[in-house]
Amino acid sequence: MLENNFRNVSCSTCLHRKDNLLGGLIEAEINHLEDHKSCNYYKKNQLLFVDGSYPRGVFCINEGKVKIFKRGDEGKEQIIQIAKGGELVGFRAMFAEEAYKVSAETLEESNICFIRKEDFLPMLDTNPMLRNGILKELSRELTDRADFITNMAQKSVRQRLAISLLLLMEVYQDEPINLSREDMANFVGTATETLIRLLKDFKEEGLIEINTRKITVLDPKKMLLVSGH
Amino acid sequence: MLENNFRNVSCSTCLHRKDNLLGGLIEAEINHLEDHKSCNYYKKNQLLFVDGSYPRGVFCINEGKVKIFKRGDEGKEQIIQIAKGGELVGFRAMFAEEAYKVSAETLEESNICFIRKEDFLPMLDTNPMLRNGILKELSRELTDRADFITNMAQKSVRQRLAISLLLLMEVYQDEPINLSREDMANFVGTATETLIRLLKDFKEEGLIEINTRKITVLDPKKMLLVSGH
DNA sequence: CGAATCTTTGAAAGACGTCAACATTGGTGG
DNA sequence: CCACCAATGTTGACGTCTTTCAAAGATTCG
Repeated sequence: MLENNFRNVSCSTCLHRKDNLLGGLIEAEINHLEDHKSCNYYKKNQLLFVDGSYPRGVFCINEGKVKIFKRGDEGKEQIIQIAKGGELVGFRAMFAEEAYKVSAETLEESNICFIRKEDFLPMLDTNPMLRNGILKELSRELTDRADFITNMAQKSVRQRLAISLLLLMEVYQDEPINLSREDMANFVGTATETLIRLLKDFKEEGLIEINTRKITVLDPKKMLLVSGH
Repeated sequence: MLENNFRNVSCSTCLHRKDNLLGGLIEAEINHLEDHKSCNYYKKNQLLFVDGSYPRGVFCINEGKVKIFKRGDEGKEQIIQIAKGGELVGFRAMFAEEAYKVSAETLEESNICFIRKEDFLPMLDTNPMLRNGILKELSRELTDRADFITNMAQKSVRQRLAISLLLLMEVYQDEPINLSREDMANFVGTATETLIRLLKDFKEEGLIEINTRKITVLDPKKMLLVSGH
C-alpha cells in the first residue's frame, strides 16, 4: 500500500528528475527546490486543480497517475492526457499566468510534490536548459494533440480504442491497464457501452485479456494493425 | 489583385508586428530582422512546408491565409488551424529543433515574410519579452487544441460546423468565408457530402448566406445556440 | 452482508459515411 | 470572347456504426 510507503521525496536523489524538465538544474537550484517544495500523499480520485482556478505552482508526480481532462458543454469529461510518475503537471497555466483550462485528478493513490511558482519561475531567467526543455515539452504536447485531433476526426471508435490501448500500455508500462470503463471511454471519446462492446470484441479476437477492470494487451503488433496506423 | 500589390514589407512599419510575437522586439532587433528577412509572394495552394521536412526558420504572414494540416493514415487532410495576416507559422518545429509534424499551404494568394532561424533563435536568449510571448502563444495553442479534441469527441457534426463557422468568421473578419467545401469538411472533420447537406440546412434556417463558395454568417447568436456552447 | 457503484447486455433509432450519378464552375487555349 | 474540360460541388439512396435508454448482473467497500 502506497500510504505506508509515503515519504518526503528528495529532489537530489529523485530518479525521475533526470528524465524530465528538471534534468538540467544545477546543484544550487536543486537544493533550493529541495528546501522549498512540499510533498503530498493523494488518495484515488482527488483533484489537483480544476478548470478556472489559478495556478500557484506546478505538480511533479513522484508516484501514481493523474488524468488531465476537460468537461464538454454537457458536463461529460474528455480526457486529454494521462500523466504518470516523473511527469510535471499544470505547468502550462503557470507559464501563461492564466487560469487552468483543464482539470487534473488522481487515478490511483499517488505521491505528488508541489513547487510554488515563486520558486520555479525565476529559474526560467537563469537556466537556458530549463527554458529549452519547456519549449520542447510544450512542442511535444502540441504535436500529440494534433495527432489526437486527427485521430478523433478520421478514425472509427474501434481504431481509436486500439490506439488508446497502445498509448495506455506506455503509461502503465509492465502493469496491466487499470482504468474505469467510464474513464477509458472518456479517453477514447465514446459512450461507455460502446467501449465495453468493443473490449469484448478485442478479447474474443485474442487481442487483450480482461481481469475485471484490469486489461492486458496480448498482441501489440496486431493491435497496431487494428488501429490502422 | 495581390500580385500587383506585392511589396517588400518593412518590419519597422508593419502593423501586424505590434499584435504578434514580435511586438516586444527592441529597435536594434527590428532593424536586424528588417535587413535579414525575405519577403515572398505566394499563389493560392502553394506549400510553405511539409510534414517531415526540417525548418530553416519561421514564416510571418503579412497578407493572406494559410492552412495548417496533417494527413491521416488514409491520406485525408485534417486542418488543425487556419492562420491569417499577422500570424507566425511554423515556429513550433523551429523551437523544438525537429522536423515539421504538420504541413502548411496557402489558401489564397499571400505575401509572407521568412525569418531564418539563425536570425530568430538568438533573440530568445536576449529578449525575455519574446520568450514570454512564445510561452504564452504555445500555451494558447495547447488550450485551443484541448477544446478542439473535446469538441471532436462530444459534438455532432452539425454542432461542429456551427463552431467552425464561428471560428472562421474571426479568421475572415468582415469578408465572407471563402474555403473549398473539401477544406471546410477537413476542418470540421466530416465528409464533404455531409458538410454540403448541413450547409444547406443552415441556409434554409436563415443562419447563413451562400454565394457559390462564399459563406456569410447572418445570425452569429443563433449559430452559437446551434453549436451547443 | 448490503447498499452503492460500476459493468454488461439488448433493442431500437438516428446520424453519418460511402458510392454513384449529375450539375455547376472556373480557368485555359483556340 | 467563347467553348470546352477538368475540377469542384450537389443530390439521392443505402448501409452501418454508434448512441441512447432501460434493465439486469457484478464488484467493491463500509
